[in-house]
Amino acid sequence: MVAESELNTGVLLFLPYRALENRVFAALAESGFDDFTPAQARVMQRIGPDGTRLTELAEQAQVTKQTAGFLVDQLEKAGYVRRVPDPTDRRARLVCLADKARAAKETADLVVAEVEQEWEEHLGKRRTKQLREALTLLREITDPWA
Amino acid sequence: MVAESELNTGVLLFLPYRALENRVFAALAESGFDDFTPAQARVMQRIGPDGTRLTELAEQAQVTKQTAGFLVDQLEKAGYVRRVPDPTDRRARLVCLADKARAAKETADLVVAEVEQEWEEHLGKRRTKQLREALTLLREITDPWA
DNA sequence: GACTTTGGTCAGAGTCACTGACTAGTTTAG
DNA sequence: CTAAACTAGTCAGTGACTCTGACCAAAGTC
Repeated sequence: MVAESELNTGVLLFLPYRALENRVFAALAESGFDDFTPAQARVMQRIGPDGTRLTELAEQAQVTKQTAGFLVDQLEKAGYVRRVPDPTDRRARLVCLADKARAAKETADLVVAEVEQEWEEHLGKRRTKQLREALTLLREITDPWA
Repeated sequence: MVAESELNTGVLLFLPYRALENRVFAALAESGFDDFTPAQARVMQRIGPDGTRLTELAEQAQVTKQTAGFLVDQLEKAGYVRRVPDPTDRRARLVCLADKARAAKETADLVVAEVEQEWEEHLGKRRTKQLREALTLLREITDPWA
């Protein structure tokens, strides 16, 4: 009914993003990682290798400190993260990934690679490269934490 | 800390999408359309010019009928949509856009065009074309309603 | 040492989304 | 043509997500 090219770029970006996310969650659930939610995952993704402060997670995930705290609480209960004192600031604590989270991340990374492979097969090598190039460039003006 | 190119394509897709969405919502709110939520907007977006059935909206927005019904209720109360009987099926009703929604859509479209213009300025004409081309192609394997 | 900023929590409320169970028209098989 | 199967939509209940506002404690500033 609507011509393909009429869709705005936002929708065009969102469609494959959601497809990828759905695939990853399905695979994770199949591997037994079914005890966390998308919202929790979005926070977990942002945790750096040396741990990250709650406030920083909140900013990057674009939620309030309270929300981030709530999600981290649940992740902690489920055994995906630990909170350790920040040696440089006694007010703060660092949220760190636990082994369980690293295992889940491995599974997720595998699926992402798989889907990216499928996309490349569909688009061809040249267009895939162009796509990533354009998106990376776009990040400069759309990602506050670039 | 992390090299740009290390980011997976999913994140790369999501970043500009969210940037665009944020811009649109900010502009809408500024124009007085601050009485609906992102979830409601996602449903409203899917309503066709001649109205669309609730069940169809639910499928396309990837939520249950109940959720879609809830969101449409709120949109109806806020005056964005009307429900009219479906002449071809007495069980069904068509959810139609009201004038208020059309006005909001106009504002939104303007902002989308503006942002797309900015993106094109940053990327250049060639890369923009390549981006849209790749995304449109990708839609074939990622959009169930393509 | 008082003042401001920053990291984080607690309490309460509203929104979003789901499952399950149900009513009421529509379509289909015998 | 009637019973069974399907489809459109609603109601009730629950859990998940997110927000605002108030607050405490440690750092940093003057």
